[in-house]
Amino acid sequence: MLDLKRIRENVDGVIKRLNQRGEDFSYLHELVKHDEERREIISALETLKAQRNATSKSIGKLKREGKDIDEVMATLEHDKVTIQQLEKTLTSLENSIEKTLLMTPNIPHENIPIGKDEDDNPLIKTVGDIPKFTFEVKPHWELGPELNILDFDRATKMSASRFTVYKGLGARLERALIQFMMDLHSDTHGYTELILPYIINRKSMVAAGQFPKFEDDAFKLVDDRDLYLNPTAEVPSINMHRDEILTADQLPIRYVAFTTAFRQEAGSAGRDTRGIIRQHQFNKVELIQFTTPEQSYEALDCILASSEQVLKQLKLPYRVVELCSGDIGFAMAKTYDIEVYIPAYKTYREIGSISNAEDYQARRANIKYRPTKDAKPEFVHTLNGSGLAVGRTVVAILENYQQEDGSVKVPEVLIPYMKIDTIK
RNA sequence: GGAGUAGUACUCAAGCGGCUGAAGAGGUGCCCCUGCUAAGGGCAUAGGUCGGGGAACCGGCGCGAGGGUUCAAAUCCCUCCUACUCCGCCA
Repeated sequence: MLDLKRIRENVDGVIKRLNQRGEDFSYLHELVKHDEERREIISALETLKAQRNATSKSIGKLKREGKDIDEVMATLEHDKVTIQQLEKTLTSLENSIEKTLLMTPNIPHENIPIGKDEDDNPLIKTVGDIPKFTFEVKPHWELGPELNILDFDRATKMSASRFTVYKGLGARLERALIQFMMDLHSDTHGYTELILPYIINRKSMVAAGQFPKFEDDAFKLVDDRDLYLNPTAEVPSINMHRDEILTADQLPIRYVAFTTAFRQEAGSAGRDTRGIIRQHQFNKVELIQFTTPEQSYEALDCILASSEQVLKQLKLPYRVVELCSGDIGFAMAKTYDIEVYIPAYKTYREIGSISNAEDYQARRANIKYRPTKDAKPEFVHTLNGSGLAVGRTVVAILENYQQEDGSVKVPEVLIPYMKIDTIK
């Protein structure tokens, strides 16, 4: 959520920056008008309430003294109606302001590249060499069933499309990757492990910025408690500290969480229909940080480096792009995507996303910290990054490590977890 | 799933329509006495948020959350959430 004061003080500046996202945010002028009205009403209302409070108090005294109160009662009766009317107007103004703010995305960081869509995302770096195959490569959706480690048909039978059964060494590979990533981030990079609920309430979804705008992409439980399947560990993790005031020495807080993520993929019908690139259910290891505003961009680089470390150790070729203003996520001010090379596509595909939300989520989630012992609380900055998407890592390994005979070599760092060196 | 009980400030806890913007205790902070590994005394301690103001300050809201009754609610009514106890079931 954006700071209403910031919008009020510089609407045109805010709109100009938001418009870099490629939409029109001039509706914020109306928001400012509503805000002005709102403050006028508050002033009037508070004067009336102060009066009423004082008078009501005096009634208590008069009554105890046995004096007549009819006259005072009459004026109060009149004020009561006025107060009720003003309150009604105020509530509807506040609701409309709130609604607008919740639907307005974060302001892109001032230094991010301006662009329309993913084609305008500048390349930051490329790491590792694209493997040269002396035979025709197979896509993972062929390798998987042939090795008897992925089963698409049976998954559809027991569930629906976009679900997959991992079997034998496939299941082992998934589990090994999770273990490897969690160990790396907790032991080497200093993150605290979390195991989180997979069923999330609406408030948490709103706080993280998923709702109300992206409700269609969540799986809603048929339940009168308004609960949803976890779409990414970012959501429960950010909500760890919702409505809390942290102390400066608690920061930065670093969490690593493995969760299974569930997504409707509502806008993606027909895309990536083969294989496990785009599933309704997938595993992901996520890195989360809560920092002071001063430290957040340093933390962003730090998370990026930690995520890259996963691919470096797996010896998978990847590149890093920075998202341009038109491609950046709703709640984020700046984002890097890590893309891994996928031989079947002969291109790089997103395997992780590392973002700084600055104080956008912190405002929605009301997460503050006290810079010094007696200072006023300020909003923290929140960051999140994949470390990494496990299913897509499986794809990258199967395809990049495939051999001519259809077997797949196990990356060296996974051998201790897999306890074998070849999937065949 | 059935039957209860409870949610008040950092913590414990009193209050059950106006004198409570919240007694009391603990904790914490400052000060005094004393002087040696103890303790005694005094004072302070609602944070947060919103509105007004250059500021000191003033005001609104706040007793789990949201509604309602009333001139006035922590206190009465309704809905919800959470925790605990007992029974049943269960990994």
